[in-house]
Amino acid sequence: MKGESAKPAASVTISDIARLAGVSRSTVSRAFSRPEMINAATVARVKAAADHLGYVVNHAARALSTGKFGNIAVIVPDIANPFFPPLVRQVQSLADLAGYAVFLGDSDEIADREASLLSRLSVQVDGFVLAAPRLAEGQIRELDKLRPIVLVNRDLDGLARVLIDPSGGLDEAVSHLHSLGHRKVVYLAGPRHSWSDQQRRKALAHAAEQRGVEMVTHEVGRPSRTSGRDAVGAVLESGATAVIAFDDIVAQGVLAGLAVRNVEVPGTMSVIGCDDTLAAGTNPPLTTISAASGAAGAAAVEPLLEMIDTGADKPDRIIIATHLVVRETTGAAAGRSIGR
Amino acid sequence: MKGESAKPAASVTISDIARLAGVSRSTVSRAFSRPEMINAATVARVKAAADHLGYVVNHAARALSTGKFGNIAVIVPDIANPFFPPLVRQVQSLADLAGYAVFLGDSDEIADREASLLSRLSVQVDGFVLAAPRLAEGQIRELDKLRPIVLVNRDLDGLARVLIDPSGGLDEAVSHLHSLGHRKVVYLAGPRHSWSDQQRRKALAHAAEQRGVEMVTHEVGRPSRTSGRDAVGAVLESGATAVIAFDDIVAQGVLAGLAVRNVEVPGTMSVIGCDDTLAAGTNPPLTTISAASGAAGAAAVEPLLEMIDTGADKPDRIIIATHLVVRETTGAAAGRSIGR
DNA sequence: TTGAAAGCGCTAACAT
DNA sequence: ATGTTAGCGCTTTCAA
Repeated sequence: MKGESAKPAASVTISDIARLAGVSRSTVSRAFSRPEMINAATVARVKAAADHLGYVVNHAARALSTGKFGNIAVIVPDIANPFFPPLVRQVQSLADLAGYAVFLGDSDEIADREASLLSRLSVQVDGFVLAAPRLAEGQIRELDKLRPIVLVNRDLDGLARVLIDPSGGLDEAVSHLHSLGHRKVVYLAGPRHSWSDQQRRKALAHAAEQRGVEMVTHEVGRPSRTSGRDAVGAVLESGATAVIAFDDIVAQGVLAGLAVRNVEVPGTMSVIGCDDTLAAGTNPPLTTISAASGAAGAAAVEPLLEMIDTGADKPDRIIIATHLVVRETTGAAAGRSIGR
Repeated sequence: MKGESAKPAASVTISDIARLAGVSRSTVSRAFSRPEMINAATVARVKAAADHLGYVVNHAARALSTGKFGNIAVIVPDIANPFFPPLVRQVQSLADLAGYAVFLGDSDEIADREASLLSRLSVQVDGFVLAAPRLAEGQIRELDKLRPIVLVNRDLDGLARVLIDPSGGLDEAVSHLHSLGHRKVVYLAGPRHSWSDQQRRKALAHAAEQRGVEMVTHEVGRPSRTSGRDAVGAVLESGATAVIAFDDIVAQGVLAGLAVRNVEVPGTMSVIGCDDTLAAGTNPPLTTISAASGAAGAAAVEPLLEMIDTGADKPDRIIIATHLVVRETTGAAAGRSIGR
């Protein structure tokens, strides 16, 4: 099968089409943007001429007169963090469907780089998806005056934002553990300043109280496999029979640390991660809380395009629910018999 | 510390600066693009006015008169494939340094989507990085006439391309295995049409012959954890004592399958992956061939920007070497004693 | 060294 | 329903 598909066209302009079709440039322009204003036959002729020539609209030029660029940007702190690619992928995919192209900005976790990306991009995009922005609140609000933005996992009053709510999944996790006989579990907490971590602490505290399990939290600092592994000592000493980690990477570290010490999972210790970024790629396959970062991306792009296209109001908060994904790192509490 | 940093500016134009600085628009324009043509004092005054106002050049407008957009695009088949994020990250980072913004296109592995992304973007970028393009050769060559492009892991004569050469790493792998006493190893091959797989088969055949080890290859089809796990039966039956997998994901599947059957790694079976996409995130940590996808990204951007900025000639082929990263899945061949 | 004017490709009043 | 004109923000001859 050869290429019926769109061929990367040379610089064909509206004028070229106009000449070929024997109409004025405005007619050509309208044939694309508001065909219903134009005689159907003319439209047909124009379109024919256009794809005969291999015309591709020059968005940059169009932007100059309309102020609309047909581009959006998605900014992430670190595209190499497995949480973000699914998000970016969804954003790009949906944007593409709607005819938008997408800029990617990677701030490398540093606020100033984020700021400069934003300012550089603000002149060629119609809107932003800001995923877990590191920027100061003031600067974000500043940008918001300029262009529609939707935040992901950052909760700023009055701005459009999609928030992944861990409480559903975490509650299921605690309840799951409880039903397996666990009565003391440790939470390996992430960075205090992180919105996600705060949410998780809160949700966990609440769930633990509800279910009657004792929850002790231990901070690992910057989440990483290493910090997870290093926390194993503390976990073991705590006397807990299960651990819930800030994210899957940390959980993976815990798994590794446990393996080294020959403590069996889930035989002796149960472990649960967060974010479901590793799929079944751990050994044993990790029970985790779905993060749905892809869903968050989709949920962000949709209202963004609405705001851009129709000037729709910002939605308030869009909440993405989570749930527990049970795989193989959770089992009956060690040293207990559970009735069946 | 408050925000000295670039603030996302409103739509300040050159005219605004001209007015404030009491000069003409052309002077302002020149003060940026060719300061040496202009009185130093004037330049200073203009720049002062500019960042007082928070000016940000409008690349779209500039593009209209210069034909240069200040943007590049990087196209990948699947951003969620862990091979690509480091590549994209490097591209974005280096481009940013050079003042370029970057579009991301995800073709979802389908050639036609790739084509439409390319045509959509060709009107607002100065060049392309095409990572592992799925597109037909003809269409790529077509695009190449239009805009500078550099290919990654696709070997088209006469085009700029950076190729990751697996032979170094693979040779080390075979030699490593040989020295551990292995004499028969199976290669779990990926898709036949994949350039990478072809390279790997060739390199492996050569290395095996050199070192005197018997190499049998078994195709797993679409590389995935599942296909890796499913291949374990064949591996075990082959009588080989080691396996080299097409990529880390497949290797991870093998590890999982082996664990299920209680065959010890590396005690009974050694396994080696390719690409180093999982870091130490397997259990046990996987011995693998470095992929350096980040390096490939960097190696691609640099000549691309050269070609764009200075009209430099396309470099021929840029080869990225690989090497073996020994972790914990390789050990002495089962059932043999090796002299020390 | 600086300014005036034209034009990049497109759209949007304003005619007709 | 279609054409004319002006102008988006910038760079770039061409003059001064």
